[in-house]
Amino acid sequence: MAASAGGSRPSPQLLEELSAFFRLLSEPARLQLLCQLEHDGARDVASLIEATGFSQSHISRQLGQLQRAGLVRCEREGTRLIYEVADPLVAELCGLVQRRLRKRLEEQLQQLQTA
Amino acid sequence: MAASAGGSRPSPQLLEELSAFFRLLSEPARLQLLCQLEHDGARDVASLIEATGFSQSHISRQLGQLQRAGLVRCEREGTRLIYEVADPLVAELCGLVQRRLRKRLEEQLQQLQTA
DNA sequence: GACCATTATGCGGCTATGCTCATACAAGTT
DNA sequence: AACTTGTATGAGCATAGCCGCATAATGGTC
Repeated sequence: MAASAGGSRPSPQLLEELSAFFRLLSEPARLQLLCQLEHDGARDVASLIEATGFSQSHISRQLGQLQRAGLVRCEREGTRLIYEVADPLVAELCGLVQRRLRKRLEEQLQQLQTA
Repeated sequence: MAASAGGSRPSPQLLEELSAFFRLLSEPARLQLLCQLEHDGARDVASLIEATGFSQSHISRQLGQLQRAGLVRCEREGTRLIYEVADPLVAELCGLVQRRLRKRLEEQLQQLQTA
């Protein structure tokens, strides 16, 4: 079972876009920025620099990527930019993956106890 | 609103594991293999080579990564190995992301029509 | 064991990208 | 306009990872 029940095989272009999206989340720095924003709601760049320890240019680049992907948006406040999460999807995905990681570890644990 | 409603900020280690997981999906080749298996149910390596056009060594490496992550499992059949998807999570994630990509394009389209 | 078929792996080239430094750009203040 | 603050960006280095070639390891057959 579950053999021919699989979903449609995505086109090359969709495959490229899907992987590009996941690539955004594949970098700890970007994921950390996203989670920080998710946690704090909205932060200016200075506080992100302080919270993460990354350089200003690095953060600017990463936020730029996230913004172009629509995962983050910003608005000016004086000379500063206030960033915030623009899409709840990332949190949802992280939750799903986290649960899966936990379940997998629990299974491995049981394997050891049983054996 | 939604300011302080964000989830817990993940630990550095969890961040690393999450990003490592997403990195697995960030490579078109791996994602293609996964989708192919998802679509066909279970295939041996030879048919994957034919379906994707990748070299044998490349496919072997990618499947190895996916297997170590528990996304794929295999069983022997003679000298051949039959691979199949071991976790429905990937398909779920791809579905979520795909819907999100589509919605985003629709929004951009409306922006153009309105403006 | 010798031989064949299938899969895994060491090695090396190549590309992509993270990351920093320096610098340009933007917005505000006086 | 000059100056200050805050952000983006070009250039360059270093590293990570894809990918193929050749080869080793594994499993089956005789």
